[in-house]
Amino acid sequence: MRAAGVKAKVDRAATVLFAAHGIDGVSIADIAAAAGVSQGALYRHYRSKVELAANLFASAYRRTGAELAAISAAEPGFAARIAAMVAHFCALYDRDAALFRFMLIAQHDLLPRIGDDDPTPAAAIEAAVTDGIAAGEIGPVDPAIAAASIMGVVLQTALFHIYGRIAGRLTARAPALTRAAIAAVAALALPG
Amino acid sequence: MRAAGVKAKVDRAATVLFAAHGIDGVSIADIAAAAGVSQGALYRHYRSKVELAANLFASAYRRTGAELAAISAAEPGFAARIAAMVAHFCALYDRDAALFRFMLIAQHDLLPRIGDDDPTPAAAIEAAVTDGIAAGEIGPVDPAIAAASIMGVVLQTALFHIYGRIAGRLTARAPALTRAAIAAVAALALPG
Amino acid sequence: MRAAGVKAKVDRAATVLFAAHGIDGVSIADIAAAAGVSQGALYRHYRSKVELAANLFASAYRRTGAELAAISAAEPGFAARIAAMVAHFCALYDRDAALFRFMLIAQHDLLPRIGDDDPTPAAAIEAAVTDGIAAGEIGPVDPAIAAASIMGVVLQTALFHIYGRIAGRLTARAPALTRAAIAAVAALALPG
Amino acid sequence: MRAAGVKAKVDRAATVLFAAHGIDGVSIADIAAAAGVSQGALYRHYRSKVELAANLFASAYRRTGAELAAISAAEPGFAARIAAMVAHFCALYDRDAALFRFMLIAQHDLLPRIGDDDPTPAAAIEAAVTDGIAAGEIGPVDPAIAAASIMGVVLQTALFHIYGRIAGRLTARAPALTRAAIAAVAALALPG
DNA sequence: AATGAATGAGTGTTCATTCAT
DNA sequence: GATGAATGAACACTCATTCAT
Repeated sequence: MRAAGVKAKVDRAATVLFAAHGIDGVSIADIAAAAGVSQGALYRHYRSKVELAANLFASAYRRTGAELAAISAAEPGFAARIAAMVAHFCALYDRDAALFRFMLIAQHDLLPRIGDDDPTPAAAIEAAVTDGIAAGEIGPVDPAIAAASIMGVVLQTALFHIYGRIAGRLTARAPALTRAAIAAVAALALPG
Repeated sequence: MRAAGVKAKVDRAATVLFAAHGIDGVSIADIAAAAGVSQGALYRHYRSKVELAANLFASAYRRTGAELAAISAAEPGFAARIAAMVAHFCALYDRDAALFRFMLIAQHDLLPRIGDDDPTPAAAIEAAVTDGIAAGEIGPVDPAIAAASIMGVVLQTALFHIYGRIAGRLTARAPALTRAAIAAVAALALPG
Repeated sequence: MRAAGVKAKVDRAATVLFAAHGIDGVSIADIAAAAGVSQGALYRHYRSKVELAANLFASAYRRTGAELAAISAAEPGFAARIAAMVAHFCALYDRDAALFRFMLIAQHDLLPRIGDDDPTPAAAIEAAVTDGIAAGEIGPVDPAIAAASIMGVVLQTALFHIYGRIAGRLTARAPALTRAAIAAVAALALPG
Repeated sequence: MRAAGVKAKVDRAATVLFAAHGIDGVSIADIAAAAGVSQGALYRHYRSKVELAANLFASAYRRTGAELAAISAAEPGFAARIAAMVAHFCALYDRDAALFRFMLIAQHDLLPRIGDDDPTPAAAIEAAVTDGIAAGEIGPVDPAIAAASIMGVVLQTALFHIYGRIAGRLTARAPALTRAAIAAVAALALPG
């Protein structure tokens, strides 16, 4: 059963190549060669290159969103939730930087294709903020701005790591990033 | 229509189109048509499409970095500097969202081409952090992480605006973002 | 029409077109159309137009050189060798004037790409001259000049045929051209 | 009067460049730059690139043909005429190898444009052969074949010089080449 | 089911020629 | 008269997609 792992091999090869060269910088021939399958075989799993990239992105994005939502729901309060989600982001990056980079790159093209009711990372974080406000743990603040600040602290740090401005495992930075994220939200809630 | 600022029209059209569709999503024909110029004329100013994109990016990136450095130098202390720089980012976005978006998108491809001694936004912010530490205004903190947090708060907010999660002028958010950025840095400096 | 000898059809069409209009006077579209093949299919066999022309030339040139060397080696003495090689040149021209013309035209561009240790027509003729000198069949003479004279007699006659100054099959002229070539070499060897 | 030498400079630059890279390998921009004139100025003297190349070729070709005819007419007999013409070829090559190479290269494209009643080198040589036959200096022979042999001996030697198989001034080879050319014609006239 | 040769529209780029200045 | 920026029709080449085997 040679075809057993075709899709998995294609997905992995495509993710790595997309992360390294961008979606348009990678040809179907490149992916097929890297995956060790024929070009035609690829079309048995995806109808087009765009669909491949979009599926890869949506799958990773939704999975990350769902994981964050689950992790958040398992924690008792706002601070614990942010800590858990920041730690999860860092672990994701450390475990699979290519996938992380792919998500950061591909969002510019593919984020519009994600449905509004899909579980996105931003939605998970926004929900934690909204809950925190309702619980009186943080002051009144625009949940979207708060979510942006939290994500920004983590993702820009990941970007700096990708660009070589920062070294070492991100997980080691998770506590500090958590403090920064929480402090940012608290400051946002102060009267301007 | 001769001698009517071909380069300026090309630069503008390319920036807008690159911001909207990505560099690879825009053809020379698209740019020439949008600029109201022949395709060949474009090659009198840039030797290739890559050079066009790279010049556009490097120019905008360096200019922004230099502006931030100048703005920062004109302010007395850390907090004032961050406030001024955050406000500048917001003003840039409000004035020319396409250019801002182009810079965010293109960095994945083109940042590696920027020389290390060029004035980058990240370097300007890092310098302010370093100065703040030296002046005792903020505790000891990895300047790169601090710069990432500051930029992350602002840039992710801009991204949320681009993606429609946030509305209104960013400039109105500048004070809140400034508070968030400064608080994030302060929190980073706390003992873990 | 798949798998129907694409390479052979491309080679033939390219040779004929190159011979008629020069390499730069023929586009990939011309070749593909004449071969009854898509433009893209051509690139499965050659990586570029230059490689197509160079391969065609090198292949024909080396084959001719090897044939001449073999023919020469099979003959007992200098005169017989020259006769056999001249006859071979004439037969080549009569059999495939386009290929012959292609070689004459393309040498200006492509001869520099032929390796020094490749079997060239000139080398085969020079070798026969060198052997003839060693055997005492002809007087001392610069082998390169002698080879030039021999080739000149034959190739310029072929050119005159191409330009319409001469008609009829060259093979019929082979004995006369052989006499001329041998006499030229003998005269070269006389004291100046 | 800056325009004084424009045409001369263009002609010279074009000849050298055409000889080195072939007609299609040289752009109008190349020629204008090498000649130190503007591209537009070039079109005041020639209506197109093709006309430039054709005029250059026709002019050089006709001049050479006329010179050969005059030189031949000044000599008393067949042998002296061939000697004079061969010496002239060698002198031309030694004096201006670029022009010579240009003629050899360009003939493939441009010879068909030369009128039949123009004074060509081939015609001058053929006339000398015809006269020699009429005068009984050489036996009956196809004048075109004889002319081809004479030209072949000289031109192929020049080609070998261009390709580096022969070194030194061709003029020093003129006596030997003359002997070879005359002997070749004599041998052609022998019964086959 | 899998292959990979073939397709053909599309790309970036060049360049002979024109013409406003 | 001279300039060189602008034009636009080519060109060589790429690549997502199809389909005969």
